[in-house]
Amino acid sequence: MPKQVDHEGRRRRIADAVCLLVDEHGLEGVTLRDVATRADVSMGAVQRCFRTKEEMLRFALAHIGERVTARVRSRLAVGPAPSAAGEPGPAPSAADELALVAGEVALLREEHRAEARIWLAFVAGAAVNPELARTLRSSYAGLEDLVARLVAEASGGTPAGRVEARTLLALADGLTAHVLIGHLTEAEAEEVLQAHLAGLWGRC
Amino acid sequence: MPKQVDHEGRRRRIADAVCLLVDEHGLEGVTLRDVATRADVSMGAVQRCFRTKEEMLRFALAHIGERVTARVRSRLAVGPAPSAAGEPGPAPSAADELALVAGEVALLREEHRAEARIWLAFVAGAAVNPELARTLRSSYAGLEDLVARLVAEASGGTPAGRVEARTLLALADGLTAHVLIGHLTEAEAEEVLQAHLAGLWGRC
DNA sequence: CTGGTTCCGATGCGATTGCATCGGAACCAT
DNA sequence: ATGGTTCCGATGCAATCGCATCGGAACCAG
Repeated sequence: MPKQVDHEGRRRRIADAVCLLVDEHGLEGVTLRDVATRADVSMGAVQRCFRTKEEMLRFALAHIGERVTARVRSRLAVGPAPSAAGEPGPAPSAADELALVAGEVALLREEHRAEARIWLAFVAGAAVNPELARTLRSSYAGLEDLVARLVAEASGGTPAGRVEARTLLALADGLTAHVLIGHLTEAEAEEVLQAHLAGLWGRC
Repeated sequence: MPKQVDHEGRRRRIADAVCLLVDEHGLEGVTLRDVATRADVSMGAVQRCFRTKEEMLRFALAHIGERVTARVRSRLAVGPAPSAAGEPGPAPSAADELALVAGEVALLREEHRAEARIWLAFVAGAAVNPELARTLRSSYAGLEDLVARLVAEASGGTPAGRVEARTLLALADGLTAHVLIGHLTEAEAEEVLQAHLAGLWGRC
């Protein structure tokens, strides 16, 4: 066997570099040369990992999509972090879990600002690029299923909570965008989100 | 006086060409040459109207922002179009007006798909370009004020309805994006929006 | 050590980009 | 007509782009 390298690992590293650049200058600010520099590899290596720039962007989108989804799920598995050690209730209520997930899907906090910018850039790109749209849809489908399940749990036994899940997801994305362009502050967006969730319980 | 031309008119024409290109290929698909071709003027004319490409994009954003805002306002002034000639109630209720405006702000219908793509592209651009963000914010401020006023009217006498207006605006933008990338169909998004509005009345 | 295979850094290429430049067309007061 | 302005189409230019190419380094079975 001849020389071998960790292709998958390298692809992820390059994807991280792509995300960095997208965060800074948007999708149009991504060039093969800059990616290679940020990933600390040569252009040749990048070209070997991805046959075309399009393919690289698609991989990067799937990459960050998985990252966000995984974080949401893990947050859910761990349970309400802000609650103290002692368990006041019988178990974390589905309502609490939903609020937690919603707060995680909406990338409002400063620490997730970069991820939010990357996400928004890819969403806009997907609007004019069917391939990116395909990749993006699968991430959204996963998130919607997750949220819908939580809504169903939280609201007793209503059918499925599809509409509520879609409302929550769209609201989260809209708020994220509005924070990014400075129309809302992080606190204002948080307030809107919490108010919506409160209204959701009031109706079930 | 030497030769004179309708500068403002030409700028608008160029802005329309920019919007056409943004709709087709996103912000990165806008080149001075293509703009000149689509606007049926020479590159020199474009360069005379706008000192730089940035300035041209900014103007185009303000242009379409005014177009959307104006349409929402005019729709409001005319009153509920779908209602028949005979006036059943005393006057179009604020609730009806709000539903109308919401349906107009969320660019869901096929006929507004292009405007939606353009809007989304600029929102994403504004996330990495402070100047575009400034321009975009003024449009959002106007829309939010309009919606907030309607919400306040519709809900009797609650303070101002800021939170509800922001919720509605963010939800509309999120739904628009989700339709554009094909995660939701136009009908599904419409359903979500109507359900949200229904819930809004139930709580006032 | 050697041969065969995989990998990649460097370089080149054609196309395209935003912008600067400038000679002359277009226009109007005189 | 004519002179003085304003305007713009054509062209040039340096920079940058994605991608193709290729000689040699890196590596392992034999």
